[in-house]
Amino acid sequence: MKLRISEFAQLAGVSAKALRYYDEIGLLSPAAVDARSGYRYYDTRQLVRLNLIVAFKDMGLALDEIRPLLSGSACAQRSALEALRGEIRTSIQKAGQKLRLLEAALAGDYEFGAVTVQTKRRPPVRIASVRATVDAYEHVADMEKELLANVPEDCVGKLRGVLWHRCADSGVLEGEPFIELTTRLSRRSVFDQRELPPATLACAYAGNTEEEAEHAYDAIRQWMRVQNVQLAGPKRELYWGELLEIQFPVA
Amino acid sequence: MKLRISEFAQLAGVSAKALRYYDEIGLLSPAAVDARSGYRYYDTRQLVRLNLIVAFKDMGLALDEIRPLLSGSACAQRSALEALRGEIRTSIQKAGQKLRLLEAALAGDYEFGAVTVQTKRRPPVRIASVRATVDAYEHVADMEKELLANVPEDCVGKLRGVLWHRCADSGVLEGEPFIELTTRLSRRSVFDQRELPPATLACAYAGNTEEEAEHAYDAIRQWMRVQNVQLAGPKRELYWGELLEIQFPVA
DNA sequence: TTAACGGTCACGAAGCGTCATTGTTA
DNA sequence: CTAACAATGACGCTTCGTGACCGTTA
Repeated sequence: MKLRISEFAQLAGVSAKALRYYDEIGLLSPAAVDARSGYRYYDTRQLVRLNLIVAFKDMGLALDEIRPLLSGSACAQRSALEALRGEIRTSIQKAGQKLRLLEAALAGDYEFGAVTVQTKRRPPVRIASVRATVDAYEHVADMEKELLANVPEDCVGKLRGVLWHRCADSGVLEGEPFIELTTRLSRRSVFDQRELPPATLACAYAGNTEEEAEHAYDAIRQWMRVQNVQLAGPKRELYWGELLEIQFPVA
Repeated sequence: MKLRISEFAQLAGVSAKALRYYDEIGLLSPAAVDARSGYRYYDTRQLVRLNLIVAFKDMGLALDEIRPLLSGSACAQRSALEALRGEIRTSIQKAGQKLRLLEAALAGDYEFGAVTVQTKRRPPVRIASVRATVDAYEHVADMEKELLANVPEDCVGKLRGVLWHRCADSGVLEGEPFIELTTRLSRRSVFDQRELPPATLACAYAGNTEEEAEHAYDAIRQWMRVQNVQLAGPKRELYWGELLEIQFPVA
């Protein structure tokens, strides 16, 4: 039974434009085309194919992926659908993660700007550093100054900060101020030369007040709880001028 | 602290292209632009804003939706995120539905072509019909012929089929063959004139063998179980030449 | 003749990725 | 001087929706 394009479209529940597009990309060609007028005529039996196309599309397949399936064996279709099932499952997982993150963010009552946490991958960086156990934060500042004074200016990069091997809540304060080196220095000095290992880091930002830094720390800890990841190495504090970036290496 | 575009991009974990795009759409402009070279220079403090942008984007917001949020109050941000939470929840629901459908399709062992079920919305249609309780399918075919013979040819549309008010599994077979009318007929005859009510229909196709029709019926029933919807009216069988379309009205 | 359809362009959308070409910086 | 980096601009991707403009059919 022959139908014009919009009749056929209505029956199948798609638009005539979509049908023209399917024709154009060779997914579903009309049963007949009037040579003079160019009118497309469809056969009702094509509803089966179109229905299958729409079903596959609704399940999340791209049109390009559907084409080979239509001519493929039932077995090929089955395995494609199984793959799709896997994708949908993981997408549900990820959406669940996002949801938990969102709920965690809504549960907190800080400014969102300070509280947003992100993961980043960081390459290894050559650094100069001094590591020591101290009993007050101010000592760390002194160590930083000493470090800066001992490294030739033309060798320092933009990265600088502190690695915290142990922090106040463990009863001991062990820090390691560092600055990036752009060239290898041969002579030994008061500082060590080593590589900051590559890592995946959960990061948040803070201004230069204690309070903001505390909020950022809280935010990252909460994020790690929600994501269920573990700390994997010394925490990092990076100085970006006025801005403090706090990074927790995670597994 | 000033950074060039790719340094800034690396720090934030986005691409330089993305930054240029954000500049272009006014989402994040560099702190300074060299008037002569056009070079963009970013300030590390802008990491906070960029981080927030990325976080919102990762949560599924469009860039256009993010812009007003950045300058909005914490309260506005909160309510936007709550709305987003709702969307994510429903998207998870829908993905779960799709998953169950997919699994149902995989569990069956028919050809997918015959087994795919779709819902469609159908407008009301004026029909001529005869309704009767019969004890064999063949009688329905007779009724159809009689109906066709009694309606003037120039008034019939393309739609024709049977409404099943009760079918074999209820012990009684009550059918109502019908054909679409394109014009209102004044004279009364052996047939009734009425409107097929508008409906939402779960549909599948079959060839003209009993077996295929049975498969299609099974597929729709399975679909309704998975979707957890109820039958809402007489089932419809539509004749499209060689093709049989089976429709279950659903709530 | 008119109204309802059909045809073919062409543009738009979201968020950049990917060249190609040319200028800048260290 | 050269290598790395930056800028602009154009096109691409995906799946059609939305006209514009013009021919066909009943």
